[in-house]
Amino acid sequence: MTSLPARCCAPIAAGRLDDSQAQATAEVFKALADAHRVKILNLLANSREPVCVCDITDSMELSQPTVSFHLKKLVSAGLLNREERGTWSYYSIDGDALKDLDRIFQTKERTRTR
Amino acid sequence: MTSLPARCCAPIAAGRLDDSQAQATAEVFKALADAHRVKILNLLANSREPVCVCDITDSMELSQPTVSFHLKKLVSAGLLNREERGTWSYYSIDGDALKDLDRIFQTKERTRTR
DNA sequence: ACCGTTCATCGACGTTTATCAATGAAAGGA
DNA sequence: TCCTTTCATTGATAAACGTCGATGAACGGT
Repeated sequence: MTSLPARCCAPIAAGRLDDSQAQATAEVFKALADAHRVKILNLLANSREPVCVCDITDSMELSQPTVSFHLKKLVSAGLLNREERGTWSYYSIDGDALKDLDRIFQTKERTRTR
Repeated sequence: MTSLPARCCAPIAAGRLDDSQAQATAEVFKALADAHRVKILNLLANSREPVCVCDITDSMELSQPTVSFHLKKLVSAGLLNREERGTWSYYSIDGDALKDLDRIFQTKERTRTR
């Protein structure tokens, strides 16, 4: 495991990945490898509007610093976007990232429409 | 995070998950949250035949116990199948698991054809 | 100019993880 | 019956991770 960064989400089942692709893929999965982060992603994936940290915190049984910690991981992985409005921070799903991810488990024999 | 086990792979963007679904989803991502395991999965997803531990080990820069450790995690997550042949163990992708996973990032507005 | 709210970061802590060398179990020859 | 090969498990260790309370920065209202 030596190579340098690659972009995420080459399909796993449609040809061999090199080390750097495997690494990039693992980074994204690491961001999702926690039930609290899955909940956050799910919350934001199902909300039309961006959501502030306070509301995310209210919806989880975690302290605010811990929520911020998880949010940071999700942003770093490219899954969320962060937007400041005055004292507030609003977070939202990155739709493009989601679209990329939606290709990752595709198998060779499969196609997709609209 | 209190609830009991659920089965994996409810779509993240098509409605809210309860705690146990989020937990189940995170478990699968945990199994994928390591570059070596992504490589193993990729190797097996692209090989027609099951592959023995020795050949998997040869293809990676890891000791055999460490490879077995990773294989165990992937089997526990339901992503791989294990099959014994004499002294050998052969591993292969679980096609159904892969199919389930392929739905996890689907968005509401999307359909799929073969 | 003050105060309250919102949020990120820091420091500390306990837990989980990845790794290897050593060991052990089971099968297949010679 | 012994030796070799294959693989899983164990024990040890270092690194990464999730969590919280405390702190501090920035904004907005009074």
